Amino acid sequence: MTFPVPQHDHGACIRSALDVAESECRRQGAKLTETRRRVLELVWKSHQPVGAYALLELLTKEGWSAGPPTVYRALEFLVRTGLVHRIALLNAFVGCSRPGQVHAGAFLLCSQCGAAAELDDESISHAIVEAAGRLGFSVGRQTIEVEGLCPSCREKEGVS
Amino acid sequence: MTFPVPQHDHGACIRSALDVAESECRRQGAKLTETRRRVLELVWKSHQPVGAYALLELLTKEGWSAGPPTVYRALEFLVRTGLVHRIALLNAFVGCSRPGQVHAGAFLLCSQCGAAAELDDESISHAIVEAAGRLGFSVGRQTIEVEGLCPSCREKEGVS
DNA sequence: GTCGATACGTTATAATATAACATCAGCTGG
DNA sequence: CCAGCTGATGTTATATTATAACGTATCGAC
Repeated sequence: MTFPVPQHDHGACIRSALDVAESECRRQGAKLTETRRRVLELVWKSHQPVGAYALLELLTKEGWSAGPPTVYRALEFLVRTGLVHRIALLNAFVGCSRPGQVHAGAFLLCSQCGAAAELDDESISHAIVEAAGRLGFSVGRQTIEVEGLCPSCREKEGVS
Repeated sequence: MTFPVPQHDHGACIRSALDVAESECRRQGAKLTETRRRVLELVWKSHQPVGAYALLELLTKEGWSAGPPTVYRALEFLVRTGLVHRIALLNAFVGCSRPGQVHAGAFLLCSQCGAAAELDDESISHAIVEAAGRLGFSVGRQTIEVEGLCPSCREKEGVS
């Protein structure tokens, strides 16, 4: 995944994410219920990390009768099945760009515009496992979140 | 920094951290006030990531009259001066093992016992800057947090 | 001495997350 | 069919983490 191009077909992008989610859940024997599906769609819709309470508000506006637990449970499911990542730095959630494949989601977060991109790079993860191994530490889940400036904001800021 | 050895001299360890903090603040022209110093000491005392409210409770027990803002302000100062790192995954704070040197604190967090170790490895950071650069992203602050099992917990769990 | 800057105390509240329990839908074995 | 189990959701309450806003104090520069 790279940074979203402004003129990309957002609708298709969401639909594709939902299709992938559908088949990924089938593969895992997990149930993608209406609530979960709706939350996933809203996560993708924003195309940026979204907070749980922002999602809650969106659901409420649609007439959904939901409290925080409903949203958090849906998010927990989506994270567990690998369809969504949680960004610890932002207390927010973002759609996973390649569910199904094992990977250690690494994220670039633009401090200017809030855009997020999921890195697809084995070398980072390898470096971590290596360094950890040297201390006798066995690696589980990795959280890699990098703040900085995305290409388009860098341009606007002037070359620095 | 490696994982703390059980029999290490904790007192000396804290004192040394405070000495380093003292000189580092002098170097930066920052004021290490009594509150800040006390918070830093408590952070080191636990030798594990500690939450802001846990620190607050410790301060209160000592007769300190402090509210959350006092603690958060002290922590913000300590993070800003590079004496303490914030662990986003845990909403907690831990003493920096090498203040003064520019580095991208990477942390190993044992999910079993809660121990934390700060990695000292350039290659991870390099891999990140490389991969980000390929997308035209300019890297600022890096958050690298790895959950897993520390050596001693691995032993207890049995070899896996 | 007073002005400005910085730190701290205090009260209130925002933002994020979970506990606990009731209900319901769907499935499974009899 | 239906009793009993499981997992998902609704609902209420509350825990946990973090900050806003404003007043007071301290200290150095001038």
